[in-house]
Amino acid sequence: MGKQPKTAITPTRAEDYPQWYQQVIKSADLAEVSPVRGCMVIKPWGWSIWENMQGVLDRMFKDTGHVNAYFPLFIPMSFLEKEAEHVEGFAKECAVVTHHRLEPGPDGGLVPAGPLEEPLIVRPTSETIIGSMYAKWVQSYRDLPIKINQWANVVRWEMRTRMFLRTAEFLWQEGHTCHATEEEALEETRLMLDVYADFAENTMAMPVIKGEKTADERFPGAVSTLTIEAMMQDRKALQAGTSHFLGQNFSKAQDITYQDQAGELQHAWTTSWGVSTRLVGALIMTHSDDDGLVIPPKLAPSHVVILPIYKNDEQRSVVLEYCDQLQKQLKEQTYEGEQIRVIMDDRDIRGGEKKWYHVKRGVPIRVEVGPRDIENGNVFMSRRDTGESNGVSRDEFVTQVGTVLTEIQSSLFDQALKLREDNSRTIDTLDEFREYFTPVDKDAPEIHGGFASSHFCEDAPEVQKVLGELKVTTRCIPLDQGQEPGTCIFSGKPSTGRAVFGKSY
RNA sequence: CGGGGUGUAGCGCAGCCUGGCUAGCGCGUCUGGUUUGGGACCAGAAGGUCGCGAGUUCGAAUCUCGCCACCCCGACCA
Repeated sequence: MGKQPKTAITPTRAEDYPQWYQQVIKSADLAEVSPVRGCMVIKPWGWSIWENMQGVLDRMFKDTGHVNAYFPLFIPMSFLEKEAEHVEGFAKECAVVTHHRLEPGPDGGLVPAGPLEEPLIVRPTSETIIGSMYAKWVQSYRDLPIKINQWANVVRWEMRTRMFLRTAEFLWQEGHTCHATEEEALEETRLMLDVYADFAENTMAMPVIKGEKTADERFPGAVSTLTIEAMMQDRKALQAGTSHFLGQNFSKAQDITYQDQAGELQHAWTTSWGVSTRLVGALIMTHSDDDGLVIPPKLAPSHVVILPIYKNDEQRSVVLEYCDQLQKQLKEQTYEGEQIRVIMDDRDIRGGEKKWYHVKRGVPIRVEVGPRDIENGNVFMSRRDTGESNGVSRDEFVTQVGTVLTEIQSSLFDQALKLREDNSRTIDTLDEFREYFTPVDKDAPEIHGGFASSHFCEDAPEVQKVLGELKVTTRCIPLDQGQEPGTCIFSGKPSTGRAVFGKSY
């Protein structure tokens, strides 16, 4: 055996964060680039994480009174044109379908034929097509509210793509609701933000800041956009979910009207909210380490992997039998009200290789079982998050496995929260702000301060200038912290509150 | 779309500047053997349109031009 690398992933996070990210995805077999530019293939292990996310979110949506439905992939181009800001926001990145047939071309290939009368766009989001249906469905105040969610793919022709974080096609859910009053729609917007924050923190073990976007970061066509912002391990911010209060902008553009109790015709109030497969990227960048992926137990496709260890056929049958029993016992245990997910890896490959395979894929708990363990009634357990491993009695392990998973889940959250807290600062002078966001090392520009909480005023031109220079953006105006008046650090003008600033994805 | 980089075996890379015989290396794979609480060791083997297309040349992985893809930085965004 040659010299061992210290870490399973090269380069390490400190050496080259973007490369590390790519390597984690590859090593954990989450996804691959596809033959189609900007699009990715999500492989079974990665898909399974997304599936688990969907499962939890879907339950949460239903618990808050939403139902699922499905609307078309294609949207008539004219629909997009109805809401002015919406057009401006999305027109640049739309894929357009102009033909409905292919015919043999002169060079033996195929050429598009049968031009469409009206081009179709591939949905970049579905406000317009869903709104057009809502306009038909809504007549009376008795028809409201409508609270529909759809799980779908969308296409945004991005210039620059990154696995999971930004791909031309991505998967998401989009909730679209329609209400009789402004208050109710605002409440919905806020409620769904809470659902997202709850999901991020309690399921993904990823702490987030809930806040409102400034005007320039707002969803095209929205009156206000609420967001959850998370800090990745390179201290950059990632927008992890958004909830939009659309006011009457879309209902006016699309004529979604109802008769109120007085018989008056009113425009409805709408919201929309979504999270995407980007969350898988967020998960990777929040928890993974230099040995590969780390998955919080609540989302892990497998909670426990059993690795049988044996030397010969005689031991093999004994060990496999024992592991089989162990697996059955473990499956009788529960975690978060569900059966523990256990896999046994009895592939005929060497133990070390097998171990690292599962380390890189982020299985929360590994159990190695060999003849000696069996003799002593033990198992050898390792935790993926801390790397600690020790022999414990089989019975103890079986009864404690749920508890250990709970510990891992909360320890991952604590660790992520600590990273954010250690890299967040309240800043009250422009000099300190500049210093904070100027990279220590020009060749590793990702090493910078983190989050800054500072007073600012939205309309001052100085703000954009400084932010542009430093490549910093306003992440959000936090909702949960009390806002006190102060002085804008950029312009010196009076400010009504602080915003969180950071470099972002 | 602008700047930079990369593209050579499944993966990671060397070779390119200063063109030259059958294009190498590490890991992995296959076969045989030795091992066995651990990403093993020895021997042998398989595996390559050197991203694609033109050009220069007696000869191109190597030089020139064009194109494509990916990565990083920017503009834009979930």
